[in-house]
Amino acid sequence: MALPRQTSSPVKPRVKRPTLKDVAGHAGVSLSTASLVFSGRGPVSPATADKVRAAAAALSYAGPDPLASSLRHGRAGTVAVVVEGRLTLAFSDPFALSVLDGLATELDTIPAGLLLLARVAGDDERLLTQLAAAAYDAVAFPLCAPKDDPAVDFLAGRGIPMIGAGAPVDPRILHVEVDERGLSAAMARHVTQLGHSRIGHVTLPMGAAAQARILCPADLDQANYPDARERAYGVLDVAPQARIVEAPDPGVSAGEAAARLLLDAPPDRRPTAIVAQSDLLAAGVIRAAREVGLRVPEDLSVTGVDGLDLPWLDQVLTTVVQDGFAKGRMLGSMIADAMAGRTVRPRPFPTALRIGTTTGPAPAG
Amino acid sequence: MALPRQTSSPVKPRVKRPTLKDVAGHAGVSLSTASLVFSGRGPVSPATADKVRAAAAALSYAGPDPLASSLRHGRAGTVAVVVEGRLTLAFSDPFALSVLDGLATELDTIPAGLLLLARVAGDDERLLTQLAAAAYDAVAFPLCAPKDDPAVDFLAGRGIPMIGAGAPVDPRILHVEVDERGLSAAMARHVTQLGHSRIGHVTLPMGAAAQARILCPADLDQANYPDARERAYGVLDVAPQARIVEAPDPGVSAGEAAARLLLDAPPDRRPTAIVAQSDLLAAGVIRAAREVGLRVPEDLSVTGVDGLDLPWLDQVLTTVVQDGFAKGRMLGSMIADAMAGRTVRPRPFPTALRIGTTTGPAPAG
DNA sequence: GATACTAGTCGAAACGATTCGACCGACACG
DNA sequence: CGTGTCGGTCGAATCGTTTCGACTAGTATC
Repeated sequence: MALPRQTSSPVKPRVKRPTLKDVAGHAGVSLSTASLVFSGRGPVSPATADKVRAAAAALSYAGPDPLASSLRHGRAGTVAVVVEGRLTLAFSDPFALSVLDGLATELDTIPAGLLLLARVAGDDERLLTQLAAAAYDAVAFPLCAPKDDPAVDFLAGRGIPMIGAGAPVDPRILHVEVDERGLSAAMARHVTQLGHSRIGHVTLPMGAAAQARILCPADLDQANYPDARERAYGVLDVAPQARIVEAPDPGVSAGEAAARLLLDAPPDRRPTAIVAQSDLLAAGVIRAAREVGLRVPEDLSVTGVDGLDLPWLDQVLTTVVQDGFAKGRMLGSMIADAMAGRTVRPRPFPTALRIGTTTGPAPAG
Repeated sequence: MALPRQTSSPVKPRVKRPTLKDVAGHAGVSLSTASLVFSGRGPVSPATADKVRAAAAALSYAGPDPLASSLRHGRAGTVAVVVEGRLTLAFSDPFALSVLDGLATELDTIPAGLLLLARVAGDDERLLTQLAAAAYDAVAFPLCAPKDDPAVDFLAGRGIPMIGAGAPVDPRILHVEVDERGLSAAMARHVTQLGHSRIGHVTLPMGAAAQARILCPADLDQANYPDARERAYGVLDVAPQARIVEAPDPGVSAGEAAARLLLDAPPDRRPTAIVAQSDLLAAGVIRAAREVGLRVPEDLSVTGVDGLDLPWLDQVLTTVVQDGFAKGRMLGSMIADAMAGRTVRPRPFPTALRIGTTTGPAPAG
């Protein structure tokens, strides 16, 4: 006799754990009373409470099943955090890490767990599957909210609140608002005021480019990541002639490779100032400059964004300082508000210019 | 008339979303058939399937509720990952990040989400609360399994499989086994063979020390983190006279501070070789050496562990190379096995010695 | 001593899905 | 024409909690 149907999988059913019902039975009380003991909600006499706790201990019952509990409550107790690309890359930037840290800190007080999801450019399907399979009460896009992502439609359909940081991109995502365009323009203005006119700009990744590449202004419209786009626009606002290069990832070497595209030019066409979209990229720019024998800031001025503490850099970057930890906390508290059903409105996030030792007057000539 | 009881919280009940039942009703089929359409499990005629999908679209039903689905299936679809300390610190080490990345990659294939939990030394309660509240099918201790943690008892009671990396610490945690003691001994042997006899050792944090401090061998017994302890033992196996200093965190500056405790000594008592427990710490040691005017490796040999790519270091570290990504993947596949009910046995993880430019013969005299 | 109230307990109805077994008609076969 | 098989559908039970309303006894109030 053949098997009626291939049984779905050879999964050994996890050994049966005791349930609240077992505990209640063992303690001689009703299921509901036992529940009250664990949730600590209703009035229970000390005597029964002890009985129930004793029964739990006897059966080694470790507390209510979070899944069942969540189903009943209608909240998962978890917040999904979507990061861009491979984890290694996404968090190689200490700034990203500090935002995540702030977010985690704030979520701790709700309390809510932190579900990490990666969004790899070009593979929308994967994120969507993960979003459909997992349980969470809200979603954070802590680094950069994506443009035209089907995930956003999906989440909106589910009624899940979404909180992002940076340049607003979709009305359904609430934002910790940073004036990306403005801060970038401020950096560009700083170097033009120092007399620079040949200006280069190194952007964060805008899509899924595998290597550094030169962009023309028209390319910016198709950028997937609004923050990178806005910062580029900011530079163009002040220096329309700026040459733009996109880094393939947020790492130092990517910045170096991108900078080389700008610096591999005859001296009279080479930029005398490079505005980078992050401190890590700026560090790469400085490395590239040294390799081709340029001094910073005498021959080349370099600026970043973030205000990282980079002890291995023997200079102080001119940069736009933003407190990543505070940004993460702000994200977290907006999520808390959304989860509590309070109305949340976008909040501005402050940044400050810091003049360091990597910018100086444009070289004569 | 007074309120009977303070209502628990002013939570506006999330707007009612359609359920599978609504969809079934709208499509004129039974609940079970509708379920079959979404799970794709049973035989359903194309016509009915279309009807159901149309109804779903009409009601903007975004698929089965993951919580309910998980409850029924008995699996959360999530793996908890416990990291040590603040996220910023835990992942400031690229090695930790690559392990996490490998783990995430492997979990993707199960598929399972990744629930990030922080374990701050000294606050067991917090982790325990989080573990009790969240739903997950397994727990990974990717960096270092803790010693005597109540969380381990709790999880064992729940019957949750636990997978760790590094030195085994509790029989209930399955391990990706690394011969921590052996690799550390190998490094110590390397420098002794080069003629060094005054050897210093910089360890990763063993507890919740706020700053770098000198340890005596007896202190090691109380170490919270077995990996750090085993590595220290490994050094002592070869060089019992080694002076040991504990870094307060895994960062470069911590290594620097720790090294200073060793190097602030008269030249004839100063170590001529420092074995550090990680590359990041070793980088700190090198920084400290430069500050006090010592050349590496002429005056001081330095070794690390991990085999990181540190482009900002202008030397090649002598170190023990381990592939963090592969380690993470191994963790992930063991977790997959455990979740599938297959028996999992500990697996050894290979490491390899790499001789770089930071070690050399002991200085004469 | 009747009435109102409270603390403590319990039964039953959700929460939103999955899945097993039963059922029904259509079709093939001897 | 009866029997067996199978594709397609459905009802009902189940997963493990939480919580609402009802019920009982005991105490306080007049």
